[in-house]
Amino acid sequence: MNQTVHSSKPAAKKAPSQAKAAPPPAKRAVKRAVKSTPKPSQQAVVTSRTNDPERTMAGILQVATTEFAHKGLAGARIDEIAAATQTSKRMIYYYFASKEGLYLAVLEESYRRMRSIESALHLEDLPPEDALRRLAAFTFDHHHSNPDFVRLVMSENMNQGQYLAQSKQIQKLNVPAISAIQKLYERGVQAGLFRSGLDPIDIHASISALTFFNVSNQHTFGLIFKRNTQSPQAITARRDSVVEMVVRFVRK
Amino acid sequence: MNQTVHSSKPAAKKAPSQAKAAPPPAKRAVKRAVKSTPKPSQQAVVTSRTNDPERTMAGILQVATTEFAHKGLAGARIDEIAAATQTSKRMIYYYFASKEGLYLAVLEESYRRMRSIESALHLEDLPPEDALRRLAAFTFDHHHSNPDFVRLVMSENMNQGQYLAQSKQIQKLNVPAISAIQKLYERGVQAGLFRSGLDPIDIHASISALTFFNVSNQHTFGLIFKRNTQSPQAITARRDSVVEMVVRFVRK
DNA sequence: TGTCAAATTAACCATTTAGTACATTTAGTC
DNA sequence: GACTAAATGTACTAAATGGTTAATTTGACA
Repeated sequence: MNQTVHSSKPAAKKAPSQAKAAPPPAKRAVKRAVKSTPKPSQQAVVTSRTNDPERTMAGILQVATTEFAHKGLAGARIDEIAAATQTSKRMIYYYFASKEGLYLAVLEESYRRMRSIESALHLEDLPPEDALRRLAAFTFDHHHSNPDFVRLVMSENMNQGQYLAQSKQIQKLNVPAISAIQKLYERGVQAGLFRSGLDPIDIHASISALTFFNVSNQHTFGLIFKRNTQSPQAITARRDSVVEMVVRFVRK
Repeated sequence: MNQTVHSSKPAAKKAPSQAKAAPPPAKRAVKRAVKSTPKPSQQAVVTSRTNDPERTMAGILQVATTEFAHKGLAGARIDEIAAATQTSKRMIYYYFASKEGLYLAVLEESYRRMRSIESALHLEDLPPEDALRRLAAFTFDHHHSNPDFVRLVMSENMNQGQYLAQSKQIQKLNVPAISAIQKLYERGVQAGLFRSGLDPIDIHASISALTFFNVSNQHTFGLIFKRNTQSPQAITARRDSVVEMVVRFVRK
């Protein structure tokens, strides 16, 4: 918000993304491990520091993900993130330049991870309706077992998407679920099982809404209706209901 | 967070609720209006203050609702709320004791308002399916035209419902939509139009999910799919889709 | 019309918080 | 083994922020 000029700022920022994708990450870390083990005898002054950018950044990102997911951008505290890290606050600013920079990096990393998990789903071999059921159930479980991701998305919507809007990276990621829906839907229509004229993105919106809400609004919903929405039974029942709803929507 | 003891704290807190519900509210305000008009001539020193607790509280609540809805509890600033009000920061603490107290009051007021709007819907005279369509469409429009309420609920879920949990008041409010669904659903089953064995609250969850998401996740969804999800056409199409989905779910 | 509690104002404060200055160490390279 | 850029730690700072102190005014009522 203030106009302070960042003077000693390195070309970080893009580093986290590259670092986590390619093979190099473990390189120096391994080297260090090999190097530090040979001298277990002279541990008198163990003040020796070990440079390990990859690990430092990864560690910060991991802690920050939890913090931002739980408290949102405004509620998160850089000091608390730093304290939970094995490094110092200085490093956060060294690699991510600002609180917002860290938040964006967390957002990007989280979206990327989710997308890569989604893409592991193979529905080509299943009959259309089975494929749709599986996709819906998978998405449901996906959201249910990744509440931090759900909370980050909620948080970003509270921010009116202003940080996601800055990331061309995330926006360029394709959404595996969409092409999956499109393919199985077309197969279903061809087979005379699904009604025609539906929009894959609209179907995706419904699946997302039904599965996302179950996690995102669990607290208020549970309080208003005095229900434990997260018990194994409740979850199973809700998933079945969601899957049924989606199938009935496309079925002829 | 700190242990400071509130010494000069009046019995406010419950005042807002009572004040806005019953007839008395306008009493003093009117009196004041009558009293101030008769002397329009001697407006030399217009430093005269006017006591109007109702108006002061209502004004604070209104401004605070917008602020909390836009920035969440952590992101909201008491100073900004005070600045946007016609009164001072001191008054916020006088009536609501703390930032959290104000937040809770906003939450309560918002829920109460929403519930009262919901209860105005009369579906008894419509055939079951028409009633269901109307309920779903109404809920959709309801969320769409009250984004601040949606955002407050999002915010409270980010807080894991810890403030809603403190309000026995809100939790005791009945949810008009539930009994409405229950009645029309039973009628539909009786008429042989709806399949039996469904849970009204589950149906409500689905309607809420589909309509809430459309507002709550509009920003991230729009960015990921490069779609304007809020254009009149998009909204109409989405509403139709949601209504159709709900109806197909209960229909035999 | 004097009294007093309720309502309101303005200035002030302690703490938290994002961010930085500066010194130091590590490790790859010539 | 000297050189240097990258990486890291410590201590500090300015501004923002929730909350308070103390004094003043209003208006209902005896």
